[in-house]
Amino acid sequence: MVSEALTPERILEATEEVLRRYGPSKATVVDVARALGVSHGSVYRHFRTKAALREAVTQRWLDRTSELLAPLTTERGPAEERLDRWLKTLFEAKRRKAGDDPELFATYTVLTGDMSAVVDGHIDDLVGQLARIIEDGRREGVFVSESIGFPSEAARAVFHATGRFHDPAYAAEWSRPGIEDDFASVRELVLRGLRA
Amino acid sequence: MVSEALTPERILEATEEVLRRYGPSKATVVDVARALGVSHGSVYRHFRTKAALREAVTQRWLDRTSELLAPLTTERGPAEERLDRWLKTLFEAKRRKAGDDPELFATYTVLTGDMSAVVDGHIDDLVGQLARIIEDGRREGVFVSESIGFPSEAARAVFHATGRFHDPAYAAEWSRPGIEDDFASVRELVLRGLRA
DNA sequence: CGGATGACAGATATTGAAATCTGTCATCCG
DNA sequence: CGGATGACAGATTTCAATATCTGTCATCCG
Repeated sequence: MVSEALTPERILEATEEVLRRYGPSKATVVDVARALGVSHGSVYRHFRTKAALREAVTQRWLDRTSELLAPLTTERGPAEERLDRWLKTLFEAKRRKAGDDPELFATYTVLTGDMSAVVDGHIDDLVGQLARIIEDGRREGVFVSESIGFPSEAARAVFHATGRFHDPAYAAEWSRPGIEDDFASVRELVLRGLRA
Repeated sequence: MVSEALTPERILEATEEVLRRYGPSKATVVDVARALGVSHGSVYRHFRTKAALREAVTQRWLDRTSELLAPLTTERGPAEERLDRWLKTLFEAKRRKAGDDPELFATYTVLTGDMSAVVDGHIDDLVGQLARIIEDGRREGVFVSESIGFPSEAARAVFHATGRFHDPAYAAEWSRPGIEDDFASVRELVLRGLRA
């Protein structure tokens, strides 16, 4: 055979490339097939619909962020510091994605807008990571244990309170001057709120 | 004369009505003039451009919220309680607007998207109100005075941390179950963060 | 036989000609 | 004379015809 076997992974790679080039409204399944040198029928063998293909490629994109952050939840060290670093790393990763490849970032922002289920799952992942760090902090005694419910509730609160610094809806603000100070203030406020 | 004199206020009233009916993309200056029974040239006597008309009507809409909240900043009583009430009142007002007249709310959400200057001014208004309450709290000794800078910085942090519960970008989430609990968690986190 | 193909029907998007809108201004009216 | 009008030019939007795309499936090929 002249090329590698047609796998879901290769299709997703090509899909991302086509999305980057044409954007979410003009990228078609035919384009993806053309990029791979196959007929569009072959793509439909691996993904039932165009929507399923888009979901898979979006999932993959979101998972890359989860995987980047996962190590920070199992590290040793003071929970407070790890939480702060987790938040900074998330913001830095998002901002880099938005800044380095604005077309692709805008594309995925549009795609996620049509996929609340995928996004909710991703948020659950991230909130779960936060909850683990907060739980460590409670065990260490540095984070409060009454007053704010389960770690998962506190984690949701932290995630929502810092939304401005990771939610794509705010991407335009991430390059404004003063955003670093704003982020530092919110982190300070949130960490103070968690402290015992 | 068969009708009242043509004033900016009457034009803004008609503009809002036309926006409600036709939405931001289809509402035209001609429609506004028609609603008032005048020629569109007369509208241009009071507003230099369509953009200026839209800015004015949006400003008016945002100001209604500022005016609703202003009384809470001058009331007497514990600052902590007033801050909590201010946040709840803001959320309740936004949610009511979004729920009672979704068309108009969606319309204004689109309009504000093209008017960062007007929006920034509105945010400055609201942050200023928050700063006044926080300053009262510091004077009372219930809010922390070091560690988070000026009241205006703390106020910005509080405003951003609660964005999910007043930013129109999140309007779709305001009717989800559990939003009340999420809001209560974030308020608790933020208030704990401010406490001395 | 398992996987790839491309013709096809119905749904969606593109295009360019016609209609409407924005903003100006000479003219009109009370 | 101050304010309202509507004709007008250029910009923008609409609409319907045309082209492309999605998803299926009978057929083909190694």
